[in-house]
Amino acid sequence: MTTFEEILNSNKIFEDRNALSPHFVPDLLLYREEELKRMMVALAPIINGKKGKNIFIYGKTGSGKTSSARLVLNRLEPYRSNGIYTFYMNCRVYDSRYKVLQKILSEIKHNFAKSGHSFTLLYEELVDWIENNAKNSDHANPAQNHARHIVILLDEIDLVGDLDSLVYTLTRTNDDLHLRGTLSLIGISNRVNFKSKLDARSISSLCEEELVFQPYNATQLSQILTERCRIAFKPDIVQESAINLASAIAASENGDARYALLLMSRAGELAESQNLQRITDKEVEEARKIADEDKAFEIISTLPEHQKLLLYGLATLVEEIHYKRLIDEVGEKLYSSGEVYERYCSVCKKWGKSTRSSRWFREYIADIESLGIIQTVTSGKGLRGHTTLIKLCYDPAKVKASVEKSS
DNA sequence: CCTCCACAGGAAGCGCAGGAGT
DNA sequence: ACTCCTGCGCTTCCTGTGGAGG
Repeated sequence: MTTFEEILNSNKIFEDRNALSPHFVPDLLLYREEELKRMMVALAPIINGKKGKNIFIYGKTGSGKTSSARLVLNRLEPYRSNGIYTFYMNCRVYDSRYKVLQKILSEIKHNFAKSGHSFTLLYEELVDWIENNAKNSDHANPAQNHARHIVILLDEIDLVGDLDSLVYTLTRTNDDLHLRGTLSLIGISNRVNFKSKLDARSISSLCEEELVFQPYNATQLSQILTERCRIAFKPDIVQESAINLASAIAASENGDARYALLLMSRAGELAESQNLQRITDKEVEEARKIADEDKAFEIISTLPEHQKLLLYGLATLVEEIHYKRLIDEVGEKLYSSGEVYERYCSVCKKWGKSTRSSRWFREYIADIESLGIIQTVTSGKGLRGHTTLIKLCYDPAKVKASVEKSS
C-alpha cells in the first residue's frame, strides 16, 4: 500500500519547491538593495509616528517589484507594537475602492460582514480603527490606545476600475485623521501608460517617491537563480550550465526573473517525472518548449472566434500528410493565404458560422502573426502571383485541441 | 514584352454599441 | 429618455505588385 510518506520521501529533486514560486519572498533580494533602501527611507518616518511618503513603483514583469515591496512590508512587521500594520492587495482580485476597503476591514475585524455596508461606513470604520479611539475608554492600558500607522501595498494597481477615487480616498484619509495615525500607499504597475489613466492630483499624491525597476541582465539572473535553486532543490541536482541557459533565455525575454524561475521549476518537474538525477540544459530546453506552448494556448483561448477558426483550419491543413507543395528551409509546411482562406471558409461552414471577407481575413493573419502563433513570408520565385506564405509555429493537434477546448 | 494570376493593402463606407451631452 | 457622436469590426471596391506563361 502506498502511503503519503512514501510519496513525499520519494522526491529526489525538490527540497522546497516553493522557493521557485513567484509569490516567494526571499530574505535577501539580489540587485535590489538600492530600491529597497529608497523604499525604506520613504517609509521610515512612520516608525516614529510621522507620515511616510507614498511610493509608486514601475517596471516590467519579473523585475522584482512585488518581491521588493513585500520584503519591505516584512521588515515593518517587527514594529507592530508601534502600531504599524501592513496590507497586501492584489488589485486583480480587489479591483475597486470598495473591495479594497472591504478587504482591509475584514482583515482587521474578524467578524466584519462581507457586504451590505455603504462605502462611507467602510471609510469611517477604517478611519476609526486607525485613530484607535478607545470606545470603552480602556485607560488601564494606555499602550493599547496608540494611533495606528498602516501601509497598503496595491499590486497591479492599474487594474483598479475606479482608480482615481481609490487613490483620492486613501490619500485624503490622512487629512481626516488629524495626525492621529497615518496611511501610506505603495502602488505597483507594469504599464507605461498607467499615469495617463490618473488625473494630475492623484499622480502627485501617489508618486511622492517614484521608483523604476530596470529588468535584470543575464548575469544578474543567473545569480538570482543560483540562490533560489539552492533553496528549492536538493544539493547537486542542478547543473550550473542549466542555470546559465535559463538565465540567458529569460534575459532575452525582457529580463523576466519570473520566467527564469518558471523554467527551473518546470525543468525540475521534468527531471522528477523521468527519475533523473540531475537537471541539465536538456531539461531547461524542454521546459522552455512546454512554457512556450502553455503561453501560446493561453493566447489562443482568448482569441476572437474567427481567428480561432482560422487557426483551426490551418491546423487541419498542416495535419494533411499528402499536401506538401511548399516547404521552408527547416522543412516546415507553408500555405498560401488563398489556400488557408478556403479552408477557413469550409471550417466556418462545418461549424455553422458565417465567413468573414478575405480582406478581413488578411487582417486576422497579421494579428495572429504579431502574437507569434504563425509566421509569414512573402512568396518569391517558384510560385505564380504575389501571396503570403503562412506557417503554423506550434503542433497542429495541440492548436486544434486548444481551439476546441475554448469554444 | 504583354497579359494574367493571386493576391496585398489602402480608402470609403456601413451598421452597431456605448458613452457624452441635453 | 432622447439624440449625437465616436470607435470598432467589417464589407466592398479598387489600385498596386511581382513572378509565370505565352
